[in-house]
Amino acid sequence: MKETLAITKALADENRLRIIMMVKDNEACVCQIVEVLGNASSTVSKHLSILKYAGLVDCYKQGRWIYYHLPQERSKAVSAAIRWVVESLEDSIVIQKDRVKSRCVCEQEPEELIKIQRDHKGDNENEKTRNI
Amino acid sequence: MKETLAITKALADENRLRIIMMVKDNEACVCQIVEVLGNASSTVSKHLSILKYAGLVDCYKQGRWIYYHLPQERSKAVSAAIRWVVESLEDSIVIQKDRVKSRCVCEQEPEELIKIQRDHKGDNENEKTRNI
DNA sequence: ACTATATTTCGTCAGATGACGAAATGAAAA
DNA sequence: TTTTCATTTCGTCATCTGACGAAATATAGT
Repeated sequence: MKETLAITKALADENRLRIIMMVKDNEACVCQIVEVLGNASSTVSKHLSILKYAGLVDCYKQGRWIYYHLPQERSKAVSAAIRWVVESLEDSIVIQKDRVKSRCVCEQEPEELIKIQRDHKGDNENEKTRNI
Repeated sequence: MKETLAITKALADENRLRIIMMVKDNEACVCQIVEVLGNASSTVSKHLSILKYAGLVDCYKQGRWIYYHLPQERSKAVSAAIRWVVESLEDSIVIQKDRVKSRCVCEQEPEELIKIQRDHKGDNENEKTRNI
């Protein structure tokens, strides 16, 4: 029950579902996820820790960046949960938009992205769809 | 996304998972569910409405009682979610205990059960495993 | 129609959750 | 070794959630 609940609670948030869909094909570092979701990095970090606790993502460090991806080793419950999420959200509008943005964001090396994020500090806070 | 989130939010609570596991093989009326979970009937009613909103249960009225069961018609997302929950919790201790209690509770007609619940009013509130 | 009663709705409260910015951490670069 | 900086942790706040009992609703049997 404990594992099952950890998984369902981790999945019960739109931002976390978006993260799963974002890293399912290509790993992404935190700053890339921050850019796509449009939340503060502290917020994204917390979401990632919840997903990781549930076993739904894993990460490794490379240089200054931490890359998140779906775990190689997955319990039966986790595999099935991930499969369910992916099938359920494949055609979601939100996810499609994220994919567009994600392609754009992940083309750039984190190094470049971070520079751009710095430049945008002070932009209108409500501007979620800023061009990069 | 809306449907997916409704489902994951509905599943992100232990009592609601227990309800799904309880009604998956045999329908149950509210008072039977109340007896097994040990919550107030208003609380259980709220849980049932959340499950119903997500399409995870359905109900019909018979006599004075409302019976809840898994829905006949299920969206792809709902079918897969229910399958996932059942597989994940089949061997859970909590669920096994519920099954024992459930067999005991559901042997009785709701009419009898309600009488017994009345008799137990005023029992120790913390006594969750009372004999019936 | 009236009464009894199974379930839901309402109002309220305590605790959980998600958001942010500031400060801490710790690994790489200088 | 010191500095830089990507990420996490901490502290705070507003909102959401789950719990309960009381009141409302609706149905069955008299």
